[in-house]
Amino acid sequence: MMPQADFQTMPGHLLRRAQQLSNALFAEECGGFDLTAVQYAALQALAGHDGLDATRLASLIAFDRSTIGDVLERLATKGWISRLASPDDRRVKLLKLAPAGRKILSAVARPVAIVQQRIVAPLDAVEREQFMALLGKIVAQHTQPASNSTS
Amino acid sequence: MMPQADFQTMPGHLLRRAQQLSNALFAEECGGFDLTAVQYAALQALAGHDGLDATRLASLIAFDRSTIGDVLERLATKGWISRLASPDDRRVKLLKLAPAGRKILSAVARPVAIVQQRIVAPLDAVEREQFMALLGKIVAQHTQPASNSTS
DNA sequence: CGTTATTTGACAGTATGCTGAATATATGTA
DNA sequence: TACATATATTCAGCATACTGTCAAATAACG
Repeated sequence: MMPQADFQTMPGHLLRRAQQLSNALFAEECGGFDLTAVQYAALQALAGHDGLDATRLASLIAFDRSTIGDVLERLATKGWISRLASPDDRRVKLLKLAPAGRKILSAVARPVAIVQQRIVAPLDAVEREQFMALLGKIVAQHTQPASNSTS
Repeated sequence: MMPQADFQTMPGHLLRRAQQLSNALFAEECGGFDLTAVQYAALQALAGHDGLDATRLASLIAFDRSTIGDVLERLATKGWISRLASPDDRRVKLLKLAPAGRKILSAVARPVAIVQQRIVAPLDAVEREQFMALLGKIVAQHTQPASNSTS
């Protein structure tokens, strides 16, 4: 008896819920800028690495390569980035943050910070520290599967 | 200097990555069953609440009301659930887990459990306990915003 | 130099996830 | 009963996500 498959307490379900909440908070705080969390990540990454190509940008922020194309398309349509063919390698298109994109980034800096605070607001300072460390550890370990001998 | 907007350590980004990893692990362990994590959640919920309607199912597993329709459509196509018009209220369609759906659920029980283990595998027993408690607290608090006076 | 392998971006197909509108049905009230 | 309101489902539209495929360009190799 008793369905031990209580998915309400499963890591997978809770992570999906947490991400859902995170996106909702982002939309609530930054929705007025016509900007999604994904688009913000792309812009922010470009701000620090101007002249990146799509493939490298994707791996930098852990985006699917097929997905990044559509995201960049929308960013380009809004005039926030520019895509110029590279003179060295005619396959790649170098991405650059446009002035409008830079403006948006600074405009949403505070709202984005608020979102991050609100996500972990249910936790006190100590818990927050713990949670971020553990979450970071999970992501890091799965990203760099250095010692995967047993599996 | 130093771009404090290091989104690699932001809760939002890490949660997105964690969910991404969770889904990838689910696909790796259960992909052979032609079943997604979302579809599993729906089936599992129906297993415990046979005769539920779509709206209540959605709120039970925190799905968007519009999204659940497509999911149920695919589950019905695969013959895993049945949708019968309610005699009491002709607007609602009562959902029932079909025998094939029940079979799938038991077939993926072990793979799903493995996925849950693998997600938090980078943590030791103590950390795992902490992490799940904190994650659960975040989700619970945001779900039931009882005392939101300060924000 | 030429064949092969790899890389890059584009595209098709499928599956969430959300907003908002449309439709049908119920319910409560005047 | 007539009307306003509330609810259940569906649908259109947009934005991720991922798999697989393709063509063009480049790199690697013999």
